[in-house]
Order: sequence, then C-alpha cells, then structure tokens
Amino acid sequence: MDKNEELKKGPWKIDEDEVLIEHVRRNGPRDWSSIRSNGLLQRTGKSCRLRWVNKLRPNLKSGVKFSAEEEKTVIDLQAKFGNKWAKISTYLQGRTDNDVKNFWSSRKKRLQRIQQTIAPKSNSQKRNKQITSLHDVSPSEASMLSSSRKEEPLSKSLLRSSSYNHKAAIVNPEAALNFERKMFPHDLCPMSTSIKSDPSFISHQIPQFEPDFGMLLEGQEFIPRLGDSSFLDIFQQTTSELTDLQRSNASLIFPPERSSRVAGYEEIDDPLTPDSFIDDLPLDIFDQIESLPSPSQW
DNA sequence: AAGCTTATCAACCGCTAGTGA
DNA sequence: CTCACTAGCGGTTGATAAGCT
Repeated sequence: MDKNEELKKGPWKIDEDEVLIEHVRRNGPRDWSSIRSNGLLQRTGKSCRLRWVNKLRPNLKSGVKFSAEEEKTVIDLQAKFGNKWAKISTYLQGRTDNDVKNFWSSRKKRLQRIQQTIAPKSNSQKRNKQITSLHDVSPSEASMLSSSRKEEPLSKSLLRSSSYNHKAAIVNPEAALNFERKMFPHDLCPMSTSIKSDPSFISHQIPQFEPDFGMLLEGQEFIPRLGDSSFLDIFQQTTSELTDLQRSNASLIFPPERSSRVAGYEEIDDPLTPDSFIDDLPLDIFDQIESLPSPSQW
C-alpha cells in the first residue's frame, strides 16, 4: 500500500479493523502514526487511535444503553468535574468519553427542545433564557430528561402534547392565555397572589389533571422518578434554587426529613447558575404525586 | 407507504499539553 | 528556548435507525 495514497475517511471497514487490531496486538495501543507510515492503513494515527478507543478496545459496552446507575454517575460526575468526559468515563466501565459525551449532549438537546417548546418568545425573559453551554444543563435537568424514548415513551407524548398546545396558543389568543395560565400559574396569573398568601392553596386550588394539557404530561414524566432516592437527592439539590413559593410547595411533597435541604437553603447570588431548570417546572407536576412508585417500578 | 422528526452513534476537526531533539 | 511531533480531549457534524403522523 502506497503511503502517499489519498487519506481515507469515513466509516471503517471490517478489514481495516482487523489491520488495526493486529497492530495493537503486536505493538500495543500506541504508535498510531506508524500504522499509516508503514502503509498498513490510509488512516491518520489520530483516526486509528479513535477507532481503537471507541470501538475496538475490549470490554466496551457497545450498543448497550446507559443504565439508571450509569446515568446517575454521569450526572453526579458532570456536576463535580464539568465536561471532563474522559475523566468521567474512567468511572464507568466499558464507556468511552465519546459515549458519555453523546449521552450528555443528547439530553441537552432534548432539554433545549423542551424549553423552546414551553417558552415561546413572547413569554417572560426568565423563560426566554436559553441554554448556551453544556453547563446550562444541570444534573437534575439531565436526570429528569431521562433515557431514550424507547424506554420512556412519555417524553415523546409530552413533546407532542406541549407542541400541540403551543401551536394552538399561537393561532388563538384566548387559548394562548389559558395556556400561559396553566403553564406558569405562579408568576403570570392572578392565581399566583393566592398561592403566595397561602402556600397550601396550591394543593387545593390548582385545577386537576387534564389529559390534553401538555405540561401536565411533562410533569408526569418526572413523577415516576420521584420514588427513587437518588433522584430525590438531585431534586432536592435543585430545589435549593427555588423561589420561596416553589420551596413551600416542595415541602408539601417531601417529608420534613427529606426536605431538610430545602428548608435550609441559602439564597443564590447568581440566578443564572446551572440547576435553575426547576424554576421553569410547572407546579402541576406536584398534582399527580399521590402514590410514589418504588424504584423497582421504573 | 411516504415523509418527517428525533435519538443515537461514529467519526472528524480544532485545539492543547506533553515530550524529545 | 523552540520547534516538531504525537496523544488526547472536547465540540461538532453527518449518517442512520426508529418512531410517529
């Protein structure tokens, strides 16, 4: 093979993989550049290394979805280290930095779409806040966004439903107003005054679940995860950024011992720090929390 | 069945750090 | 010191599969 041949790009073929595996067998996972210089493959050393690390290396969990435990690990470690995917991947056996990165960006993308869907341009500045970096996606957001749609089809129905309502809001101002009221009762509607003066108001006065209301579906998606202790931890961390109103509502959900961090929270100086996603959560999600499923049920 | 949307994954690119001459 | 080379990392993109209308 002439090493001056044109560089090959794109998907790897089986015979190329075999050559690469043979190289590693003989030389170990190093000297990547020599693969091309020796005329074995018309791939850059960089490309060879990547192929080995991401696909050919032994003990990789190729094609295996992230488990709930792995998701939690990524979420925790991302909060701790930031976007240090290579570092995070060392905590996950069989996962590459690329896997972790893809996992995270996939959830970020989903969150962005949800935010765009539920926060039309005409709404308040707060809800207009867009994700501008990976760090805008908090662990709790990622957790709430959950796994693939195959595993949790509710997220799909959520999108359809909220998307539908959004469209209706655009063509029908009255529908838009109702939509807004339902979506953001605490900061847009007259009802919010009642809530502020009486925190228990929320448990008595907020309309019951309506099947055609997209945001309720979104809330439902989160509910099954509330039965999980790790989710609760993440959720409670997030609630440290709740408004007073939201915090008082959260205390309705969690028993005092579980909501201690909520009660002992400190004001956040920078409202734009990560994890403020909870600010945008519809209070309706709390309506459905009557019987919490055990972790084994989700 | 066709077309569209979304999720997932593989691979590339640009950049930086480390190392040796 | 600096230059060249290599390895590694993080971000992005494009292809494809899967699900939905």
